[in-house]
Amino acid sequence: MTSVTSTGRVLLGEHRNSPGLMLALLGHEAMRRLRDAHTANGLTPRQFHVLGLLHDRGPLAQTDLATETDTAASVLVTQLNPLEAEGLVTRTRDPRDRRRHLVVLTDAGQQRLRDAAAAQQEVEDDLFRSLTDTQRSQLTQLLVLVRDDLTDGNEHCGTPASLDGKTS
Amino acid sequence: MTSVTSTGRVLLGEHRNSPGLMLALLGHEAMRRLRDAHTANGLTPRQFHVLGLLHDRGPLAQTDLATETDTAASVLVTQLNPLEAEGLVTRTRDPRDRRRHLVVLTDAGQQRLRDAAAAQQEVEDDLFRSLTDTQRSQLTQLLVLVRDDLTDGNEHCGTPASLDGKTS
DNA sequence: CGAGATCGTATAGGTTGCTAAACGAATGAT
DNA sequence: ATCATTCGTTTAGCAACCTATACGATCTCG
Repeated sequence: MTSVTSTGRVLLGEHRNSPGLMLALLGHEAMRRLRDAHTANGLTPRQFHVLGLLHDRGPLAQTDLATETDTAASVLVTQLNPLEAEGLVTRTRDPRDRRRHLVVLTDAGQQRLRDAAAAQQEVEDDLFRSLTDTQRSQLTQLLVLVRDDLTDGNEHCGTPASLDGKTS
Repeated sequence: MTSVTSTGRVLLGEHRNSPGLMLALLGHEAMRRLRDAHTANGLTPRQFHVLGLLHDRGPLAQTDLATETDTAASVLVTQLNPLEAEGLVTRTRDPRDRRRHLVVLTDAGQQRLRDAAAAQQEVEDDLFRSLTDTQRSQLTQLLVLVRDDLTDGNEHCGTPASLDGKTS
């Protein structure tokens, strides 16, 4: 089971070098630091995610937002309410389907997003300070690959294999 | 600010491609999946981490374990108690310093660790199914770099820059 | 010995994030 | 018109994780 990389510099197979566990643990640390940075701007990491999505993709219905962020609709509402209360987004009924709420990023929201992005940048620079620019780009691209596969894959089909154990 | 990779396939600078946020979000997802897999073996991801550490490093005092896993001593106790109750680890007083508890991985603990590692392997194979073997090794090494820097750096000195905003 | 620090422990409380269930409003099909 | 479905919303409750604090036992140093 234990293998050695072609460079021979890092021993894989040691339990502590499991990529899945490292991803989970480092992600937890990243989430903590991002929260610290974002709370200064009155946001949670999830809310920042939502604002960024609206910026990148334009106005979206809440169902679409829920799908993109992989959160339950009832949870999304609780994230959106403070954003609307602060005037960072607006909810307007879609005239073509009046059940839908079109969520739109306001100018204030764009500004807040810029501020939060700057704070987030500092966190990232600190998190990844041990990486060269090339390595950081590599990491980013690898994470993009994994994320895109998960978001696409999870919506098109179910779990492809395993997973029997459920506690409750 | 927005840059394009040499391959031209992935746009950086889009908010949704921020490596810090992706790390946090993907890490959250990874933690969820690992928990699902490990609860089938009666472990939490943190407990798996502890068992793996004991396997890789041999017997450790709880202070050392707390340092390595970056958890408060009082939290570590609550993770260790069930492990000892199940006979996966033993706590013995260190004769050279009777304040210390030497935590030792038992044979049963090694077996449990093997089982859990197999389950974890399945989760990782699914998580990283979109990556080639080379890419997966790359990702692993990059994560190792980041983790080693954070664990070393956080114990040697404080936060090197930024970080003023504290809520409380 | 006595003061102070360290190690392990117990507990109380808070935060984050999630699930589940129920509901009103609007749509669409028959 | 009626029924099923979808969208957004509300609320209650749960699980994981962390912090802070206090305590007993033990070591170290003067």
